[in-house]
Amino acid sequence: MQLAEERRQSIVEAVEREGRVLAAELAQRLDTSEDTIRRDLRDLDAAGLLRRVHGGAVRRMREASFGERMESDVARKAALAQALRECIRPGDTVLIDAGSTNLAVARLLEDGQAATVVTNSPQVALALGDFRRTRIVLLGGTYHAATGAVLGAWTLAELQQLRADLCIVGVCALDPERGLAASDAEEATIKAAMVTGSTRRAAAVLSERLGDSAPFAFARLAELDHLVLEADAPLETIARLRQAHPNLDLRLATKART
Amino acid sequence: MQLAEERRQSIVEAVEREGRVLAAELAQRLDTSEDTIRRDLRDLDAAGLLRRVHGGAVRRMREASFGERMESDVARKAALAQALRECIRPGDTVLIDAGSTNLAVARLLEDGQAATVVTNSPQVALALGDFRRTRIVLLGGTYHAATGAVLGAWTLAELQQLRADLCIVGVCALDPERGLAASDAEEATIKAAMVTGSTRRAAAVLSERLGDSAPFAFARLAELDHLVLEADAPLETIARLRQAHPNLDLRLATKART
DNA sequence: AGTTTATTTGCGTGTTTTTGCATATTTGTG
DNA sequence: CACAAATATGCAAAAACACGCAAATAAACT
Repeated sequence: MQLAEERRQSIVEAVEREGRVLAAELAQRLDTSEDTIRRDLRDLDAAGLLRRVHGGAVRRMREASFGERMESDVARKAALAQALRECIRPGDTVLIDAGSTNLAVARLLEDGQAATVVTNSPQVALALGDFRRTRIVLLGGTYHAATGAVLGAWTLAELQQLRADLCIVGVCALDPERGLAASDAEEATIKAAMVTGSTRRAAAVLSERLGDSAPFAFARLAELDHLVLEADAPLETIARLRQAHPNLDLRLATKART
Repeated sequence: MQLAEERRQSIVEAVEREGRVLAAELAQRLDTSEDTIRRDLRDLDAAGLLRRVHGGAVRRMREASFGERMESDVARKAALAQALRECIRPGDTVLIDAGSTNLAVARLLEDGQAATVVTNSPQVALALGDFRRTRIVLLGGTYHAATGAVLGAWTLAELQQLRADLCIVGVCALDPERGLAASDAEEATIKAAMVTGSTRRAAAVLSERLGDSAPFAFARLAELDHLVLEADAPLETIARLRQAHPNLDLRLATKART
């Protein structure tokens, strides 16, 4: 007998090692039913650890590029990004804000997973550059190198013409009382417009930014539909958020594996 | 035993490797019926991974991606870029079109050399990202990976609000009679708006594009103020241009050293 | 311990996908 | 036009799959 988590790990290893696995074969090798294997495969696919196909699963080709490892906290941000990615529904028009976590989302995205991606980050647009089934729309405005985003009147005007299904907004600080905040006024204006113009709103917050506060608030917590926190987020904070916002889809990012 | 997805992957690989495949041969090689192969080919064609033809499939000539084109002729493009850069006057608002040559201009640009740079190329914006004395404005629109530019209605609308001192436009082909042309209609529309909205206009043309012709013209030669050609451009063409457009500032790029 | 609650698992049932075959239609070629 | 190869279409069988449900297991709590 073995733990469910062990089994899942074995599956991932097998996929990595052999490139492909068959559901029926796995069931026999791990001494369990095919149903269980299928459930595992479904979860692991959603977690981005493999790609499910009819009959089994194959390796997801998309090795982390060299430059990616150089950035800070890639693993943590990738974990958050993975959870954010799961908020996207097929056919969605997704508005992706600038920021390193959101850039990680873009790198995890698959061609066709969203109908359209609108972004104010040139980096995000370039990361999705070779997509053929997803339309990439870049907002115009003044490019701000510090945040890697375009800002300003044009950006705002374009956002006001836009109605996105899902908005993935970057947050500099999350204060349970004041809500989401940014450290720059221009930035906050753009983020506010993003939140206002979207049907669903998602955000991910690194643990160190949880209690933090930033000068320019742009949205209340109640306006948020999906919130992704790290697995090591303070339990007390999680509980408080759950209680105050029962309708909020609060997720914990799966712990980054070494 | 084989996974369906693997089979499809094999087909794509075979097409990429050999340029063309025959349905009957694939059926034998992959040990399945021709019907299945045809169904696969139909799906893969719909997915844009190959082009189906009677008897099998051939490689889809995907327009050389922007990154690939970047790699080629760096030295020659850098020489052109150097000459283009010299057209910029201090305090200018410069409109830089997308394209690998123009990206080279951006890379050569110094902080403060222009007051503002407006571009429809995310790559150009990123190349100038750390500038503090030059304002970087990115145009909005749909991102087109093949050309590395944003295009569309938003882009056009923004360009029409803009008045630049200098426009550095990319040209796909230069025909002495028809003028400057692009190979894509959307692209040509944007380039036309760029030319119209600028006080001075500059362009650089690689020698092999000199006699060439492209379907969508966007400007006449008389509208051009600066034209940069390569040092090895045909003397006859140079003479003809000098005669027909005496006011045109025609420059030859200094020969690239190997 | 005992109890409750939540999660996981296996199984039956119905549905979807895949595949090969038979048949009709289209396409390319002389 | 004729003829063969290639392709499309409908159909049925098998495999893979999803869903609901109840038993089993694990976790949380008193």
